[in-house]
Amino acid sequence: MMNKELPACPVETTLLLISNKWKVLILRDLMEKTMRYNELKASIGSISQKVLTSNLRAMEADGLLIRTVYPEVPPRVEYTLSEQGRSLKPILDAMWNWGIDYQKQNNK
Amino acid sequence: MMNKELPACPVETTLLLISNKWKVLILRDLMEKTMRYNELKASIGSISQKVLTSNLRAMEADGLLIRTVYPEVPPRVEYTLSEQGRSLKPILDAMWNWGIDYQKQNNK
DNA sequence: CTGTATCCTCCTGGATACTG
DNA sequence: CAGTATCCAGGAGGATACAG
Repeated sequence: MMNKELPACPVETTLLLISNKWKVLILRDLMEKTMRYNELKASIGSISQKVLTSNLRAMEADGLLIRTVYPEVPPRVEYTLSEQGRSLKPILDAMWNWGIDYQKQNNK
Repeated sequence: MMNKELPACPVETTLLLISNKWKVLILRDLMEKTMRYNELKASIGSISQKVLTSNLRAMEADGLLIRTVYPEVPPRVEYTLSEQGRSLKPILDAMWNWGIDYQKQNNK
C-alpha cells in the first residue's frame, strides 16, 4: 500500500487495508500472540493455503505484520503484528464487543 | 440474518453482518443522517444500482436499517439506521480514527 | 425517482499436486 | 513445515435497458 492517492475519507482508507474477512481474522489471531503458519491456518479453520499466504503477503507489504523465517529443518516461519498492525486493536475490540451484544440478542 | 448457528467468535459474527466494503460505506453515510436512495448512491460514488440495492435490502433484512417508502410521485424512499445499526458506530469511529492516523503517517 | 431484470466479466477463493 | 503452481467454479459487481 503505497502513499499514492489515499481516499479522502479515513474510513475508506481503513477499508483499503482490511476490507476482507480473512485479514480481519488474521489480525484477530495475531493480536493475541505471534503465530506460526500452520498454527494460523488451523486457527482460522476454513482457509486454503493459497488464500492464507496471499493475505499474509499483502499484509506484510502493507506493513501490518512482520514475517520471520528461521532457517531450520523443517522450516519455521513466524508471523507477528507490527506496531501499525497492533494499532488496529481498537477496531477489533469494537467488532468483538458488537458481536457479543448481537449474539446475546439473537441467540436465544 | 437468522439466529441460526452464529459463529463462536464474536468478531466472526460481526463479519457476517458487515464483511463487505459497501455495507461499511452505507453505514458511514447513514450514521450522519437519513438519506434518500439517489443521495446515498451519489455519496458512495462508484457503486452500481444493483449492488447498492442488494446491499440495502440485505441490511434491512438484518435489521441494521429501516426503509421507508413515501407513496408520492415521483417516489421517495428514505433509509435510516435502526438502533442496532446505530450501535455499530464505535466500529465506524475506530475505523475513522485509524484511517486518520494512517493518512498522517503515509501521506506526507 | 427508485428501482427490477439481464447479461457478462473479473476476481476471490477452493482443490489438488508438487517442492525446498 | 511452509509454502508454490495450476486449474476451475461461483459469486460479486458493472453496464445497460426497461418499469411503476
